Amino acid sequence: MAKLRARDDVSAEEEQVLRNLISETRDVAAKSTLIRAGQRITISTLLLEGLMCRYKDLNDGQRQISELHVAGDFVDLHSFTLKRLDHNIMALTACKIAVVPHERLQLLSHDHPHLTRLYWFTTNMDAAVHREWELSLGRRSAIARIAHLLSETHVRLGLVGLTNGLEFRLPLTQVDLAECVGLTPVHVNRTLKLLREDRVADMQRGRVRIFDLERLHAIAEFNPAYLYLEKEPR
Amino acid sequence: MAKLRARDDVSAEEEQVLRNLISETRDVAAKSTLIRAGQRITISTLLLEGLMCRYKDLNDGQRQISELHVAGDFVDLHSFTLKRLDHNIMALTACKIAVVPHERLQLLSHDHPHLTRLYWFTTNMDAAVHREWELSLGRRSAIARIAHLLSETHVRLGLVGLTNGLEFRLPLTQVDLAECVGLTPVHVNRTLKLLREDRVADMQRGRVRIFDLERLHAIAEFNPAYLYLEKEPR
DNA sequence: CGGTTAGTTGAGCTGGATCAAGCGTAGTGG
DNA sequence: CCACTACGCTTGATCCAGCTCAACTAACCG
Repeated sequence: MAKLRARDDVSAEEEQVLRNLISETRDVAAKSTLIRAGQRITISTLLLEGLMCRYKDLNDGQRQISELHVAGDFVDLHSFTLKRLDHNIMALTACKIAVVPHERLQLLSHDHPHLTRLYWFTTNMDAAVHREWELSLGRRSAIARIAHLLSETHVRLGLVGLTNGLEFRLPLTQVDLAECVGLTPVHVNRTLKLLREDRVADMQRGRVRIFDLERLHAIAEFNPAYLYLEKEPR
Repeated sequence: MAKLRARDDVSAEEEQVLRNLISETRDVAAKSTLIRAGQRITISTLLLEGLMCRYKDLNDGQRQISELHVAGDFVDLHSFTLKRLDHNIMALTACKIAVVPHERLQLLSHDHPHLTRLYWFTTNMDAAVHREWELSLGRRSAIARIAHLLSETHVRLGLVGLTNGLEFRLPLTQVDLAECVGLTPVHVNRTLKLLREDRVADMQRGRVRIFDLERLHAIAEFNPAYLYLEKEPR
């Protein structure tokens, strides 16, 4: 909700409408796959607590995570229009989620064009993240990819109050991280070591500490414009 | 239009509404950048003829194309909700486009929830393509990336009647292709040679010929589900 | 305190990058 | 009609970022 308000004005009445979309909340176990590609879905999932991801895989088991989701993210709002997803959704940690039935979104899209556009906007932001990751995967070096991921999560977690200055929890294993940035776990390990030794940033046991934000952003060529942090006149 | 009808029912009246969105048509020169990242936009662009792409670049000039667009694609419908794009849009060939002012989309989103959902759906499909490309860039080998790109464009061009069986025009240079698949032009050249020598597919002077579709798809691990070709009950 | 999962490090390898030269062909203008 | 140029494609030689394989260590957990 805070996430939406950061980008556009939401009236008190609208806020109530959004709250009423939720039919129930649920707990999800760590490392469990919540939604599988191809299955027909009639609800969407709002992430309240924990870390989730979208991923696709190849026949040999190689996996590519296409986006990370943090508290406040609508993990699969796009399933409302797509009906089936082209990717899996997995909880990386234990999570708390809110369930939003598609019928309620259907009603929303009928009666609340402004909120519909706002939700449309959030799915377009996901696409913007995908594009930035395509740039990372296609063109950035290993160290830049990891620096970029840390920069992005730093901003996104900061938006929902989950950072403490330059420190934050990011409970990813090095294997998970490797699946985000298209590298092997071994190389991720060596690259993290580089960042640590250069006193740029450190990631240990699910905790990130940034020592030099400016240098981190420079290594990543991080430009947060794709995260659409500012409110636009509409 | 045919593209939409392939995925959902559009009434004759709705079709008229969509036609009226267009304010004008225009020609765009090959190799010209139509929209630059960050600029505020008040129109969206429907591609009528030609080939366009979305791309982002790094400071050293390295470029990553994040999606190709063919006739019938709404190239930057997402700018309606985003207001500024996070990427550039370039015409790869001479193109014909239709201009849709955002004010008209605003009215549409107010009066036509069904069509709004349909347009929302198309931007979600773009995101699905981005995710599949992330998988390619992160995990597929060079030959699989190229085989995948050929498989995808074969289907997408086929949808709008721009293929002739296993042959189609795809006026990309090897440099363009390299920027799609995150490789160097030299390596793209060698990989195309492999595909040609293995009698899988051939790409020369902007013309693709597939010799063995099954093998092409197998190399790519191509699964067209992410292109949402079937109409879903809604 | 034993087992299991995550992280670390070394040695050697390889897919794709880099650098560089040459080729084919479509314009272009004299 | 033919040089000249420019652009895209091709090929060879060499290099290196990141991969693979394998062994070891640290932390956590019941």
